[in-house]
Amino acid sequence: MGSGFQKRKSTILRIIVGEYIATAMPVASEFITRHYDLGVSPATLRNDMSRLEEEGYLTRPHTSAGTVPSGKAYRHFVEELPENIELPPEEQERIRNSFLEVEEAIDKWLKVAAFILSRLAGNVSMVTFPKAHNTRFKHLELVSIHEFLSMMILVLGEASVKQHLLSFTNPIMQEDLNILANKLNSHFGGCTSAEIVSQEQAGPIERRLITVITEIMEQEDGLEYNQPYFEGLRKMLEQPEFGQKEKLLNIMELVEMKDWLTPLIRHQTNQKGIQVVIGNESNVEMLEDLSLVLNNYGVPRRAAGTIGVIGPTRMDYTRAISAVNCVSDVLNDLLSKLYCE
Amino acid sequence: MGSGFQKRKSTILRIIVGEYIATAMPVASEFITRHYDLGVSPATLRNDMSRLEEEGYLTRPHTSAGTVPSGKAYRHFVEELPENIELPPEEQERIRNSFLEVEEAIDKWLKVAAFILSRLAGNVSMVTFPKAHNTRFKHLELVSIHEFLSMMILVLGEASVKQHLLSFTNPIMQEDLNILANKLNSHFGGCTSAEIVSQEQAGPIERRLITVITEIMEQEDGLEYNQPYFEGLRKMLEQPEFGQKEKLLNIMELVEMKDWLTPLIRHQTNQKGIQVVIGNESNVEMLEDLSLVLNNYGVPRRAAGTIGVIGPTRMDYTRAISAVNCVSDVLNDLLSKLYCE
DNA sequence: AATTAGCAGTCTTAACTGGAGAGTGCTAAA
DNA sequence: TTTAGCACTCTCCAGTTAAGACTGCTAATT
Repeated sequence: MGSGFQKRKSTILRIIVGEYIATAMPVASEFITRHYDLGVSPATLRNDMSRLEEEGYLTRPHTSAGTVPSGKAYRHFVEELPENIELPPEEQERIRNSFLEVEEAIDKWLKVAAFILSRLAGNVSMVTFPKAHNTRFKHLELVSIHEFLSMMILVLGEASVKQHLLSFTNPIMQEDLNILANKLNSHFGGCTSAEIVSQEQAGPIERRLITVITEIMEQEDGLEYNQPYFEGLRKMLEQPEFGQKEKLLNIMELVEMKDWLTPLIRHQTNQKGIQVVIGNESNVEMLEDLSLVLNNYGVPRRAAGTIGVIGPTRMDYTRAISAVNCVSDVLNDLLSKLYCE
Repeated sequence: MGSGFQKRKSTILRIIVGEYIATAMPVASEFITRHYDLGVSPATLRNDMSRLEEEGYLTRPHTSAGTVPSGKAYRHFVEELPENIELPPEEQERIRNSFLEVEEAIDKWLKVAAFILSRLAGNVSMVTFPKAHNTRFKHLELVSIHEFLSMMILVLGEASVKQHLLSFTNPIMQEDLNILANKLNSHFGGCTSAEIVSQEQAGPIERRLITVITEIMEQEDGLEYNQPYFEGLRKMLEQPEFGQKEKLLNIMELVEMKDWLTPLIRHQTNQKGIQVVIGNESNVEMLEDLSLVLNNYGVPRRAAGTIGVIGPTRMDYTRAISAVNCVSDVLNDLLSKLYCE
C-alpha cells in the first residue's frame, strides 16, 4: 500500500492527521486549501479524500462532514515520522536537572519521571518499577519489635528492599535473630531462589524464614513487570474526548485493573526503542480508542522497566514520542551510573 | 434550635434527607405523603417545608421544584443518627477475614482497608500511613552495591523502614560499612533525632551518615501525617453528581494536591471517634459540596493514622459511618496486636 | 389554630420546527 | 487529471409549544 501511495495523497493524509490532532475537529477539504498551499482546488482534495476513505484511512462522523483519521491513518503518520524525534536541547537540559534536584533514590526518580512525562505529553503517563531478571539474595536483617514479633528486611540484588513481619509463638530475642541472620547471610549471599531451596537447613525457624524468603524472591521473579504507576489523569481530563463520562470510566478502569498491560509489555521486553500501539492494534477492547507510546529503560536483566504515555488515539504523537525518548534516556543514564559505574 | 423543633418537622427533614440521599432528586410534598404515612395532607407538608426552607434546612433548585437538603439539614440528620451505627455482624466478620487473607504487613493492610472502604461506602476512601510521634532510631544497615555506592536501610521505631542510596567518591568495602553500621547502632539505638545530633562524632563519612539519618527522622517527625492514599475514584464517578466534568476535575485536584487535609486532620489528632465534616463546614473551597467521614486508628503516639470516606454531601452517611467504624476497628485490633502484644 | 382541598401560577423538560451554515458528492466542462 | 458549479445532506441553534411537576396562596373545614 505504501508504494501505491501518490505523494499528494500522503501529504494530505499527514495534514489531516496533524490538523485533527491539533483541533479535534473533522477536517474539511476547503479548510486545507485555505491553510496549506497544495496548488489544487478543494474539489481535487475531495476526490483524494474519498479515495483515502475507501482505503480505510479516513472516516466521517456523518455524510456531509469533514474527515477524521482512522487508526490506519495514525499508523501511517507515525511510520512516516523521522527516526529520532527529540525535544529541544534546552528543554532536555531542564528535564535532566529536575532529576538532580530530588533525593538520589530510584522511587523518587520514577515519580519525577511520571510527573514530567504526563506534563510533557499532556496525557496519562505510566511507569513500572525496574525489575531484575533472576533475583539474587543479597542481605537479610532481622529486627526484633517485641519478643513475639520481628521484622525481616530482605535486600535483593540491584537494590530492591522487601520487608515482612514475622510473629512467633515463642519469645525470640534480638541476639537469636542476629545469629539466624548471620547464618543465612553467609549461606545464601548471591544465591537465586532455586539455589536457596536446594540447600537443606535444620531448625524450624530457619525453615520458616527460608520459605518466606524464597516466596518473596519467586514472586519477584514471576512478575512480568512490577506494578505500574500512573500519573496525570487530571491533565488528560481536559481533553475534549473525555466529555462523556463513559470514556472516563473506561480510563479509570484501565488505571485500576492493570492486567491489560502484560501482553503489550511482554511483547518487547528488553528490546529498547519506542513502541507505538494505536487504538485496536492492541486487540484489547478497553484500549479501543486509546494509544500507547512505550519504551523500556534501565539496565537489561539487572534493573529494567517500562515507561510510557497513554492518551486518546488523537494524541500528539510527536510530542509523546520525544517526551518518552527524553525521559527514558535520562533514566537510562541515572540507572547505568548506579549499576555499571 | 433543636428544642424549638416540632417532632413532625424533624421527621419530615429526616425523610427528605434520606430520600434525597437515595434518589438524588428533589423531594416533593406529594411524594412524601404517597410513600410515608404521616397522617397529614401534602398541603400541610408544604407549610412545614416552607418553614424549614426559611430556617435554612432546605433549598430549591427553582421556584416550582421539590426540596433539596442544605448542609445544615445533613448536619441535623447526622446529629440525630444513633450513637453507634454498625454493619451487620456477618458483614463485619467478612471484612475481618479479608484482612487475614493478605500478607501480614502494614502497607498491605492499608491497601485492603482503602479498597474495602471505598467499596463499602461507594465513594472515595482515604488512608494515611500510620505515624509515630517522636521517631526513634532502631537499626541501621549498610549494604554495598558496588564500591562507590551503597544502600542505607534505616529502621525506625514502630516498624517503619526507610531506604536511601549513598554514593561515595572513594571506594568503600562492605567490611568498612559493617564497622560503621555497628558503631552507629550501638551509639544511637533508641535515640530521637535530637539526641543523635547532640552527640559529637568523628569521621567525615560518619558525619555524613548522621546528617542523612537525622534528616530522615526529622522529616518523619515534622509531618502532620503521612502521605494519604486514595482509592475508589472510579466507584464515585458512577454517582450522578459527577455528570459534569467540572465537578470531576474538582475531585481530581483534591486527590492530587493533598494539603487541604492538614487542618481537618490536625483538628482531631489522637482523639478517636467518627468525625463528620459536611460541605463548607470545612471552610475549604474545594470541599464545598463534598463531605468527609473520618476516624483515627492505630496506637496513639506509636502508630496512628486516619482513614475516611470522601463523597458528595449527598452521600449515604449511615453507610459511610458504619463502614469507617468497622474498618478502623479492625485496623485498631491488628495494630495493637502488633505493638502492645 | 391547625389542617386541608382546590386552583392558579411558575418553571422544567422534551419534542418539534425552520433556517442558516458547513461540507460533501456528482456532473460536466476545461 | 483537474476544476467550477450546484444540488443535496446533515448538524446546530434558536424559537415555539405542550405536557407535566410542584408550589404557594386562598378560603373553607375541623
